[in-house]
Order: sequence, then C-alpha cells, then structure tokens
Amino acid sequence: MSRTKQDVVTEFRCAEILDAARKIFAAQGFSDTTMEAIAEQARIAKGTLYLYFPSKRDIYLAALRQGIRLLNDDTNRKVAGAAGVQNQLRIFVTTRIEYFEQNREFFLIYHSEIGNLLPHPGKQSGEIVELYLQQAHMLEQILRTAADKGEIRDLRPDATAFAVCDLTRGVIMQRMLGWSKAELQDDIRHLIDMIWRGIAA
Amino acid sequence: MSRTKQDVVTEFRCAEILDAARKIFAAQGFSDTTMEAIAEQARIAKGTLYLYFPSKRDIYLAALRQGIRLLNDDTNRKVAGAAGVQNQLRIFVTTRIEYFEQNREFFLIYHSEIGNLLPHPGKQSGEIVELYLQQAHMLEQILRTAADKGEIRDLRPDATAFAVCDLTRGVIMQRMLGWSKAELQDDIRHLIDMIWRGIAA
DNA sequence: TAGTAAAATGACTGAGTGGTCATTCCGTGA
DNA sequence: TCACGGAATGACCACTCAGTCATTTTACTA
Repeated sequence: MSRTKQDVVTEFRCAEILDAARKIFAAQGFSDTTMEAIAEQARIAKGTLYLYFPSKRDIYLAALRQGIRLLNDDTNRKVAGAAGVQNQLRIFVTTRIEYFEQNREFFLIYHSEIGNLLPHPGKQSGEIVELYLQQAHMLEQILRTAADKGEIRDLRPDATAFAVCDLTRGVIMQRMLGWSKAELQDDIRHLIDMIWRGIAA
Repeated sequence: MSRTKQDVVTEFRCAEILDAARKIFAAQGFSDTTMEAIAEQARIAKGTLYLYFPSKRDIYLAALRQGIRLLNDDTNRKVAGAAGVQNQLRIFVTTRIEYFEQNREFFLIYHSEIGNLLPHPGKQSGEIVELYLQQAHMLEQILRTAADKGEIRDLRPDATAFAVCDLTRGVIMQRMLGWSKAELQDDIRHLIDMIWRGIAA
C-alpha cells in the first residue's frame, strides 16, 4: 500500500489536533472553546480542522476516548504485573493518580464528561460509558477473586470497586485544587490504609 | 415597614426564577441554557429576569448557593442530633444522599460547578468554595474528636473527611446513573461498613 | 522547470443568544 | 371612573462562532 505516506500524515495531524484540543477544552470547557482557539493552538487554520474531523463535538469525543484508552491500557498493564490484592489496589490507585497528574488537562475533560452523562441516564453514548466502566469491572474481578481466596471480606464487589474509583478520583481532585498539603505518597498510603482497614479503632 | 408587600413579591419571584433555573441549568448545563428557556419555565418574560438578577451567571450562582446552603443546614441539623461517630457518619451520608435524590437537578449543577473550579486553582470564587469546604470541615471536627476519644484510629482527619465526602458523592452518582441495583439502605450500609472496617479479611 | 492535484487557508455566512429599553399592563388610591 | 407609577413584556441589537468554500500554497512528478 502506497497509502502509508498519507496515512502517516493524517495520523500526525490528528494527534496534533487532539493534543491541542485537550489543552483548550480542559482550560475552557466544551462550550467556551472555539474552533479558532483549537486551530491556533495546533498552529493550523480553522478550515483544516474540518479536513480531519467532521465537527467540534467529534474532536472532543475523540480526545476523550483517546485519553481514557491510554489510561486504561496503562492501568491494566501495570496492575497485571502486580501480585496480591493489596498491591494490585495500590498500583491501580497510584497509576491513575499519576496519569492524571501528568495529564491534568485530560482529567478536566474526563470529569466534566461524566457530569454530562448524568442528565441523560440510560441514553448514554455507549462507547465512553463502556470505557469508563471497564476499569471498575477490572477492579471488581480482582476483588471477587480475592474474596474467593479469603484475602478480603465478602463485601459487594461491584460497590466496592466503584468506591475505590471514587476515592481515587477524590484524591486527584483534592490535589489538583491544592487542598491536599501532603506528599503524593502520603495521600496514597492513607487511601490504601483506609480502604484496607477502615477507620475503626 | 410598608416595604413588606414589595419584599414578599420580590422574594416570591426570585424563588420561582431560581426553581426554574435549577431545572433548566441541570438539564442543559450552563452554556446551553438560554435565558429564554429559564423565563419560559418560570412563566415570565425574558426581560423580567433582569429585574431580579443582573445576569445569567448571577442566576446560576444564586441557584447553586441556595442549594448548597439548604444541604449544609440540613446536614448540620441532623448530624447534631446524632450520638457516636458511627451514627454521625451514617446520618451525614444518609442525609446527603437523600437530599440529592430529592433534588436531582441540583446535584448536576453542584457536580459541574466543582469541575469549573478545577481549571482555576487558587483563584476560586470564594463563597462557593467556602460552602463546599464547610461540610468537609464539619466532618473533620467529628473525626478529630472521635480520634481523641480513641473511638477511631488516628488517621489524617482532613483526608479522611474528604474521603467520606467522595464516597458519598460516588454513591449518589452510581444511583443517578442507574449503575447501582441495590436498595438505598444497602448502599448506605455497605458504604458505612467499608469506611468503618475497611475491606481486610 | 512546468504542470497538476491534494492540502491548507481564512474571509464569510447564517443561526443563535445575552442583554436592553420603548411600550404596555395593571393595581391602587382618589 | 380615572390617572398614575412601578412591574412586566418581547422586539430588537450587537455580537459570537460553527461550519463552508473559493482561493492559495505545497508537494510531487515527468
């Protein structure tokens, strides 16, 4: 295929556009972001955007999908390399916090899109939700297995998995807002400790 | 004061506008909401909105403030009437989940506004943040006292308070998205159990 | 180097909206 | 019943911006 050359260029441009889009969408939110601003950030003209993406919303969703995929792949790979539930949990939490800390802009998009799902329950655009749930399900499996082996108590694995995700997101948020004065390692340690042993004396 | 009459009318109109605004903002988000739509929902003309609020953003913030205040007051009152940390936690969580379940629209605004704080850390518009933190601080006090009395382990009270808030928000979200098949009571029980004893076998 | 086709551009359009204000409505008091 | 003044109205204005497309630039080939 001599298509290769063209494909490479296309891929490159798309990546540039998505990078630019992530930055701008994160800073301004979907509605306040203009195509002009994305184009400027990507150092191309507005019209060029439309050669690679059919609409503003499409760019947004593409950026979101890409980000979640990278995050999920990263998480899966690292958790797979860990042994023992507690370690897996620690790696899960750590990977995600670090990913978002490296990709702050992406977290903003991620967070706001979850909010957008809320007004339309049931009718949620499939793929994003799918990607979102993927991680919770992975965690759920880990918890289920651990419960079978007696390594953890027999709590509802679905709810527990969500809880771990929520706690992780919470830590990321406090850190991004500057509400956590602690070191990253301390935050993670506290989180795992709480999940593991609870707060009872 | 013969002002009374006018004041009553004004208060009534403001309340009607804020009710309408909450519904529309929740369904459409800030940017996609038009003043026309709010006016229609409130059964008044667009121009009338501007007799009571100076701008769209002001209506939004007023609705948000009102909602948080009611929630905080409700929470404070109920928690104050409970004895023992575990009970206080349970009441805290329950009150908030129920409030948001009764005021779904409000949760959407609440959630999305938190997202809006993220891009501008430090420079956050004071009052909303203040109201938001108020509850976490209340919880922190409870935890601190309990730790002093030896009723709970000596974990970082600040981080723990945030964690409880995050878990609560998580449950609300799962329920709103229809991702939790369990009864409300089960979700709450699981949550408190997890907070209290953790997941260790 | 000339010729060509694909890629890139950015001025432009048309739909939509926050906010204004001249006009109308209506409750009240004489 | 009439006149007055504040409350309510909605047509309108100024502006923004997603998306288009005629034109220009670039990359490649013979």
